[in-house]
Amino acid sequence: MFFIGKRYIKYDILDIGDIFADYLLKNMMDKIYQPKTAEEKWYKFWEEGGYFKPNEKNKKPFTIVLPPPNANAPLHMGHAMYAVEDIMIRYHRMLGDSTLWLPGADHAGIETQYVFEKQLAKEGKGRFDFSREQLYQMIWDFVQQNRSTMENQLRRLGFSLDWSRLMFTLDPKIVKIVYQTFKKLYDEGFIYRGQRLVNYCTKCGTGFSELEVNYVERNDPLYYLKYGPFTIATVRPETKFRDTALAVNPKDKRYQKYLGKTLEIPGLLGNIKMMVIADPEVDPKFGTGIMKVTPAHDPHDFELGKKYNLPITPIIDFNGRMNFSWYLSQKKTPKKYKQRAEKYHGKKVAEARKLMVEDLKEDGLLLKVDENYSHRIGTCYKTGTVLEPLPMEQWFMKIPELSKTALNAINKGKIKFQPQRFKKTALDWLKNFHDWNIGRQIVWGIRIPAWKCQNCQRWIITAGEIPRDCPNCQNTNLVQDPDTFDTWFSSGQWPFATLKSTRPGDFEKFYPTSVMETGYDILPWWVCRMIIFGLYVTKKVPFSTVYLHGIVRDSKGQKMSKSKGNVVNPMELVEKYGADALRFSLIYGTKAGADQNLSEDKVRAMRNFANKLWNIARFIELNIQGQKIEFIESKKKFSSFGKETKECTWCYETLNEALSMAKTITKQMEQYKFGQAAESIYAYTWHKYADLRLEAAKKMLQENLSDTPYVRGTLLIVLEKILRLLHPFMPFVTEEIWSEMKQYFANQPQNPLIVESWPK
RNA sequence: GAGCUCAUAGCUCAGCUGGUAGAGCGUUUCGUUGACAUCGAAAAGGUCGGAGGUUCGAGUCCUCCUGGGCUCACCA
Repeated sequence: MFFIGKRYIKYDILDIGDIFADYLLKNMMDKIYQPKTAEEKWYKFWEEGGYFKPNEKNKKPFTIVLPPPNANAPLHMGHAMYAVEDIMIRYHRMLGDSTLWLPGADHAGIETQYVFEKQLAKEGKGRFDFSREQLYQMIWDFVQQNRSTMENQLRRLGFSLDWSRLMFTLDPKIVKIVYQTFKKLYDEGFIYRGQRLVNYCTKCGTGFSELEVNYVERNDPLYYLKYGPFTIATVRPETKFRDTALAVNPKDKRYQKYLGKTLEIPGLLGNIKMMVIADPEVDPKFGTGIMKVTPAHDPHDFELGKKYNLPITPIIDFNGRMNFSWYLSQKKTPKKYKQRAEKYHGKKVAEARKLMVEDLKEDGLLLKVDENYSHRIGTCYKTGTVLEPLPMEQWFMKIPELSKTALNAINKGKIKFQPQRFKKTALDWLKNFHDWNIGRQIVWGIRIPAWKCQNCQRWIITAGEIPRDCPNCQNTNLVQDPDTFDTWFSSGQWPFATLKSTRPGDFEKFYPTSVMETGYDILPWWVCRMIIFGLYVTKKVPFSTVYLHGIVRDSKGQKMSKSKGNVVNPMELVEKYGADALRFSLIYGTKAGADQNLSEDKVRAMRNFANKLWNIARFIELNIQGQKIEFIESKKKFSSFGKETKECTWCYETLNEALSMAKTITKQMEQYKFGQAAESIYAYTWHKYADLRLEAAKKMLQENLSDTPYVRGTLLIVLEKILRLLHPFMPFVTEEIWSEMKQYFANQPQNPLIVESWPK
């Protein structure tokens, strides 16, 4: 019997003789741990036994919603980092919380359609070879395949996800909630139609996302033009007819006298009136320090135009042709200019540019041409056509007012960040979060529930139902917006959308969730939006802690990418070394928010650790020799016993060491220092328990003194502690050893380790 | 240009609220007939990027510098 602090530990040795010895001979543990068979067996056991489901008897919830992996590709190493979540989940399950880890998959709109179209391209086909419905169905099938691969991979990593609550962003229930949110936002005035520049391919007839833009370095002539009293440089003289302003840096002394004035600038079609505005974003050192502003055809100018309320006046149409109708419809235009306008009208951009350059020369407005100007230009990844930034009508969500509540919640500490520095990042993003363009010109996604009345041109917004007629004019000719929601619009609602859809009562019990754990790279895109949506729809923060992990790079510190060919498939490492080893190597010695380089050496080292643990258990098994250990551990005080009652100093010290280790690790778990906790348990198990304690025990057992039963008992009890402490990190090997060892406990509950209690 | 971040043993990285440095891999030497060679024992190897400052005391806090990385914006 031992006193350690306020607790006392007592154990007796029961000799059960020959029966057990026989059993032992037949069932000796293998010399080397075989992860593959054990992992398959235990995952099946846990899943089929319902151990991943929250325990209904327990009241205190602990919830994590898995960041839904994109359903367009197998898992990559970043997904294996979700091991952090499994560690938290298993830890809390052992603490006795009602623990839910909710799995899901994201349809990942643009990205998935992009990946799919790349595949189509290999077969020589493209998105325009199919109808909207066909394309959608094809992507759907493609995604279903990927989903099942991905879900099985999550299983192989040992993630204790409650598969009975699996969700997909395109599940009808989720879609319905997304629609309801959109309707609510619209009704409350947070949704409006606005113009936005879209990278438009005039050949394909569609807009492209940033992802799809193929930037190429190209040489184009840079034209220096006489521009009233100034000189400006441009590669796109064809757009200057619709320049609306000139911008200079407010500190630029050269142009102070023009600020705020409206100048008459002679151009190819006569004088253009133009205001001179000051904007700090203009670089006075670039070129002449003057920038012409063409809001309709340049993304940067477009932003400036919005900032200063400049008119957006396109001169290029969606067919990529010049459109001068605005000029031709004017009366009283000089004949010369009118002829010019007629000449340009309807011409393609490149052709029109040539004509204009000639006319500029004629008018003496062309000062010089720099033929060696190199710049980056966006082209269509499919046809190579130069993309035109063109203004299109889009749905926008008003952000500033909504992000204020998010800022408040964070400032009040309702959401905490691990590591803390990301609090500042989140606040900065929320402060600068402009209105959000929530529509995308793709078919793969949730189609926006907006219909335009072809008679009165008004929009009708519903929560998903197809409207019969226009409430305004009763016309029945309604056309639905072809656009779909930005992926983040649906995934931003993920925490409450899922819990409201899984089963009745889930939302009430598990929302707000406990921790949101994800890569820091999607903090602004996803985490901030979830906070905004969560507060808007549920009036509660969606999670109370945000834990952000770093990016997993290759062994040389390079980002893994397919083009570099340095992608390490997590499943290959699982196959080779076991899921436990991979998980542990991703956690061991790392910290939140820091990138890490993953080397196979490290995974191998952790595989060795699992094997070491296995052999510790094997050693103990060999030495127990047909005995059962009965032990009672209690926190009760027994005042009549003093420290002097300890029979065996070695036993006392060994136990004491183990208990203080458990305390250290518990503390580290509570502080989200999983990397340190992993190091602690590794160092303790191998270099203290095995190298020192076990080696000493080996000698004591050989000498066979009167203490030996207690030595055996101590070894077993400490192993039992280690298994519990290590289980969240290495669930498979610990469960396997547990199943081997628990037979030696005479009075131990026969639960699988996954639902055993955490040692304190 | 702005924000963040890193610089610790040959390599990859830990090091919590400040008290004279740790792990894995690698290297060297020795060791194996019953827990484990996916092992054990031992060793070599660091003025903790540089310069100041706060302190009795700094890898750990502050300032500046140097050199990487990431994110965002932008390149008219």
